[in-house]
Amino acid sequence: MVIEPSKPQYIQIADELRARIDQRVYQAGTSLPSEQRLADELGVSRVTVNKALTLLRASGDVKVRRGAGTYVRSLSRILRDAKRRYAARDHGTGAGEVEVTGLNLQSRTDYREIGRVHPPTAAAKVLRLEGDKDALVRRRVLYANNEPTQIADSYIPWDIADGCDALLRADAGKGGSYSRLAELGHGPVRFTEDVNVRVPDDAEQRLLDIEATLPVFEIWHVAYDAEDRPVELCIHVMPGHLWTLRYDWDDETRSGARH
Amino acid sequence: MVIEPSKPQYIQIADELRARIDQRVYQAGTSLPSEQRLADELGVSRVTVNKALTLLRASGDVKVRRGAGTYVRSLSRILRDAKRRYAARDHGTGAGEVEVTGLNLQSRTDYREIGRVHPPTAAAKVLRLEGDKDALVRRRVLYANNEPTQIADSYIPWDIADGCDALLRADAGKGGSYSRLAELGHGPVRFTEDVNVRVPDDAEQRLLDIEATLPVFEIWHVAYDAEDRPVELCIHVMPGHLWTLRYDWDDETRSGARH
DNA sequence: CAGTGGTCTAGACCACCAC
DNA sequence: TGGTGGTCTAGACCACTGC
Repeated sequence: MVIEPSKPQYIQIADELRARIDQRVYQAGTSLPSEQRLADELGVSRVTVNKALTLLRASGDVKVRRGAGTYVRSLSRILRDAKRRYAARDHGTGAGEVEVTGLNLQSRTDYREIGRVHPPTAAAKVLRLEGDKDALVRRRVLYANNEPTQIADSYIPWDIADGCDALLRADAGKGGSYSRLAELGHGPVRFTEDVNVRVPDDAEQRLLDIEATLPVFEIWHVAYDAEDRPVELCIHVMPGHLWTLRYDWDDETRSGARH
Repeated sequence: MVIEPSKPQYIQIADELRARIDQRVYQAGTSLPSEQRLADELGVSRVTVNKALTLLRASGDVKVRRGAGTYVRSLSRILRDAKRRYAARDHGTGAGEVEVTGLNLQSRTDYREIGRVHPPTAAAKVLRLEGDKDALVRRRVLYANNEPTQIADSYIPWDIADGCDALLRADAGKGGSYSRLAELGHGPVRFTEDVNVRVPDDAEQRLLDIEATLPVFEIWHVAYDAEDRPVELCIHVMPGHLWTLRYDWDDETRSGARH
């Protein structure tokens, strides 16, 4: 590796390490040499190596196991096709596990909380909950091969969910919660999603087992019923390096469009 | 500010600085105290303050002007509504400047390159260009109030674009390039977008005036004509903290769907 | 217990900015 | 020319891992 003075050393080192990962010098799932070894090999201080690794961690290329070493991630992104995932609900489980099981990965869902809550202001606004109206919340974390892939917190206006026991159970039954909403006369017919990127907060870092600099998608998924009333808001928080989001739509310029 | 031993100091400092920004102690557009001043005030070394600021930079809360100081960003996200931006093309300019002009921001587009090229492999694959077929490329950078907001590189199969002079000019004429494609018999009727997040490479950092740790959206927007042939691929690279992406669609489970 | 990464420091030199 | 952030170092102590 040639060190040129124009670029910061830690960036050159990051580039070099990325190249070695691409060339399988360091293979997926295995550990890199320790920071001290790399520092000795490259003739820099350990702090500089650490700073280079900070970049690789922010891009999701490596992951640190504390006390054990720095490991190469095996990162193949999961495709999340917005239309298909909800269309697939008639085939079995809810939308939550569609992508993962399709990739022959082992899927698991942990329910953190199911119950009646006073929703956050922004969520209440989206659901058009006036005053102090409550919502049913379903908080869960989804895993693929025991790696957390997303947090999904779902809110349903309480006056809609009220009386439907299935929605209070982890397994909401065949077709998932949307099928229950349909039975309650509020079947979703239209969806919107707002997508943002940001850094995770403390709780998200813990739940998703990621670091502060690894960006996450935050998706606000809203389902509307035939009367155009919002009947569910699901907030997804997903490590950005794990996912590709796909959307598709037809041109509405020529036909009569809603807008 | 209380320092508790359990959390790293640089994280506590980052939290404190974020709080001060939220409370307008440091106002948008103004500079923070220098790293040395903050270090003295908080009783830590300058390196520790610098590390805290690294976090604020990665989340887009502050921006460094080298030699001058660290400034609070005035960050209000721009809404990019996928359907509307393309539907709006009949009203005037192309889709590129829809969101920005709608916010009363001054919009500007710099064309970096317009010409015939051999497209990158992945782009050629999306456009189904066999062998060594060329494409027309239109590379541009868009600005709002002189701040770069996105890179947009558009590829059109050369055999479609061939002979249309307007597509070789910066101003592709009324309705933008999609109207030209329509005149050529390849008007787009369907779109797909694949959305990824990643860290920017060197060139993107320069063009967008952002740092290595600030994540970007990469959107592959593909337009299909009535025969379902891909007629344009536009690759957008956009600083993640500047944008909210919006998509909406109708449920297709009950009606006869394409899928 | 040895090895790993996490953090922090004091001091240093540099390029860049504004005056 | 003085102040700013960018970078780098050597050394230190810590918590955690795995043997």
